[in-house]
Amino acid sequence: MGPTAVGKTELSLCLAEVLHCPIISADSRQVYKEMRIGTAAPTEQELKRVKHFFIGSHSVEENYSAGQYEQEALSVIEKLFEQHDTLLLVGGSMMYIDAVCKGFDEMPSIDPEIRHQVREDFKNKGIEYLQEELKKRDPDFYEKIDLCNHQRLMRAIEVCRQTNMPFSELRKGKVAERPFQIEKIGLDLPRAELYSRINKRVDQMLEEGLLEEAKTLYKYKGLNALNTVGYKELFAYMDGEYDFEEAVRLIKQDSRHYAKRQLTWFRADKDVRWFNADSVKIDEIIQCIS
RNA sequence: GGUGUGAUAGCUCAGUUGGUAGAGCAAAGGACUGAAAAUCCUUGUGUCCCCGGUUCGAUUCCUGGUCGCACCA
Repeated sequence: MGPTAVGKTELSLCLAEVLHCPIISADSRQVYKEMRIGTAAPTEQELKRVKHFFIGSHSVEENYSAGQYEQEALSVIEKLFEQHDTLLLVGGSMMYIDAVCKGFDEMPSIDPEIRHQVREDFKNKGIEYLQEELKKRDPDFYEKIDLCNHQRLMRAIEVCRQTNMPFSELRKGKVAERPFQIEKIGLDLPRAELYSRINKRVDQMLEEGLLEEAKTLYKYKGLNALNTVGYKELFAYMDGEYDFEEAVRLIKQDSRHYAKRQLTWFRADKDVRWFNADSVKIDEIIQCIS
């Protein structure tokens, strides 16, 4: 794991070749087959070097989620362990990594009608309405949650409405037992270096045709999959909200912010062993996992 | 060269009727259980351009300088 643009892909390919094992991607945007350039997905050539899972495996038109990923990834992993002693899980999507390593508590799937209604209530009645409802349905969670975060508020409420139970009763925070051992390897770089790599990679994406890719995906811009750094800024540019230069500046800035959030999340995980992405040797990592 | 005008946080600027200053953005830190590349929270000491002067006290007023901008030659 590691922040965006730190160099996970290249290192993971080398590792996989040495270990003779496939790679399971833990990337919430590289799963979409329509988004290749803006997500810095492994290229055709790279995919030939090592067998990958969850790269371009789904369409942006599906309503994919971390919960679904947990189920699918676990079943892929189980199959692969029949033939391999070691597998590599590689990615930067914090919750996808935790989905595999820690799992989610058992939650019912939400009736689309209920989900839709919660969002309508937020839109029409405002965040205060949701806050009041949560206070009644789940006073414990109401105390804990950041009440300004409408997304998490809506999630809690949709679960409450679906089950007629407090959300916090289902959300136990229990770490799942997995039938395999996990070693966590983190890659990092000094901040200035990381940011300059991010900036350079954005320029590179644009050279590779990110704008053209975004144009072909414009019709999907309302979908969650396209609410993504690198695309949302270009959609706004196409809508005339600002000029191209500004869009590029924002893509770089939003990517930096994203990297920062990733690091905040990863740092909190005390099981991660950290390495400098520039100077780490394959052997050092092999040692960690053997 | 002359006249006018400006110089305050990394950037753009506000402000102090004289008691050493605050917004936006940037940046930093944090939260996170099925949208997570999402969503949300917290954080503002800086030679107030420089040298003098007036004053108990100057970033604020005054003289001079430096640099920027505009206009005139």
